[in-house]
Amino acid sequence: MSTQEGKIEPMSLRHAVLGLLSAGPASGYDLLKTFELSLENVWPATQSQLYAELGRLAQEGLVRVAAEGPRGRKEYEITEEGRAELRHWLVEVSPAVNRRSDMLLRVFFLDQVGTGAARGYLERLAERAVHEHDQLLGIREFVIGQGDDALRLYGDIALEWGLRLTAAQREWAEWAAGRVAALEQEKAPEQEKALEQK
Amino acid sequence: MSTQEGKIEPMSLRHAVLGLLSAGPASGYDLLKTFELSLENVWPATQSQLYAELGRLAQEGLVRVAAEGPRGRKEYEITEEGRAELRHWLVEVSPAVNRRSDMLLRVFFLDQVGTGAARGYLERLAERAVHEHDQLLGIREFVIGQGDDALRLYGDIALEWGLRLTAAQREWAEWAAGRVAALEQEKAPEQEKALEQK
DNA sequence: GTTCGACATGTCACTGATGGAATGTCGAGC
DNA sequence: GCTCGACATTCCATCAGTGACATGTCGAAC
Repeated sequence: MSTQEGKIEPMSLRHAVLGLLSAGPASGYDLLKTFELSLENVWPATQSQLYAELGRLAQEGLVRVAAEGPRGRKEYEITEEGRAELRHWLVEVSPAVNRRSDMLLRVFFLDQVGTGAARGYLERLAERAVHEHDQLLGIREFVIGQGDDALRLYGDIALEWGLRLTAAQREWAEWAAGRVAALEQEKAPEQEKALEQK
Repeated sequence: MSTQEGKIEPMSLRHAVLGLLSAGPASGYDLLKTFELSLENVWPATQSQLYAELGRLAQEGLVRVAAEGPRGRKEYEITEEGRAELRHWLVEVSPAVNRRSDMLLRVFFLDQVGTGAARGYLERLAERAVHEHDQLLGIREFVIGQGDDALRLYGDIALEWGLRLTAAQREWAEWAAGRVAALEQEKAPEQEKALEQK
């Protein structure tokens, strides 16, 4: 009777691995390539993390070594328990919100550097958002029409989030830069007065 | 001659601390309260982290113990070196992008749980976004007109980002749920066919 | 005068993530 | 037949972050 365990749960790397394996067996190396290619912008993982996690998952019975190939290759396969855990995580565990934001932390302290530098910071954020947006558009062109109905749909949905996020970031940063510029104007007369005083 | 060091740099906790201290001296306990209150949604920090970081900053000369009070209270003050480091970080170090997203990772694997559960997931995301948006509106009401020109401006800008982000999230999640619903409809006839077959 | 809650700091064990080193095998092309 | 790049795994040091525990002091209210 262990219905009320500690319940900490997050640890999404394992769910990323289970998710990838749910599409078919793969080796650690294969998975690493997938992480580098398609999960790079959602859940990056390093090789050391990945192999360690596969070991743990195997020990807990969520995945199994289905075959061994050349060069010590171990092909992992998701088990029924693994699939169950994946589904459980998807539908029952509420996603962790991503609170930390380096970008926003800086905004809080921008009054330390004066309006000019502050505006510069925000303008660079806007530029970066435009750049990222363009890259995502490029990816969309590239992957258009790949996969079956469901896979294409969810890929589209994820990409659309990126597009909307970068668009919102650009608009916000430009708006914010404008607000700072307004403050700059407002303060300009004061500076002139300070000069006259001298 | 150490002009070309390793340059890893991020480690924003220390810059958060420097930023807070740039507004005036404070103890670890004071800073902890500030982290819990105003930086909670941008850069959360625990007590253990905070005291450790203050110790390190003091050792490196970026902050200094300005006074000691009752109960072993140590009041920290930012030094000129600390201010320089803060400004350097603000204007010269490009902000780290926040790649990991639990929310989005799940989207990639939603095809594992069928359209009903997938739609449910997206609808809950939309609801959550609405809830967070409302909370931010509440905060805006509460802090309205606090602080001087510059402080109010940057606080406003940060809050506006939260509002725009949650609004975008809601719209996206609702749009996505709609797309999934469309796929559901499309598949319904197939299911009927499958039933007839039997 | 005692008690209790807020003030205040310090330390520890653990986990997830990063980056790099070490080691080795296979197969295609020269 | 050799060589080199891709394949493939394992191990390790380090760091940021989390949560819990330990310890103690001050001041207000009873």
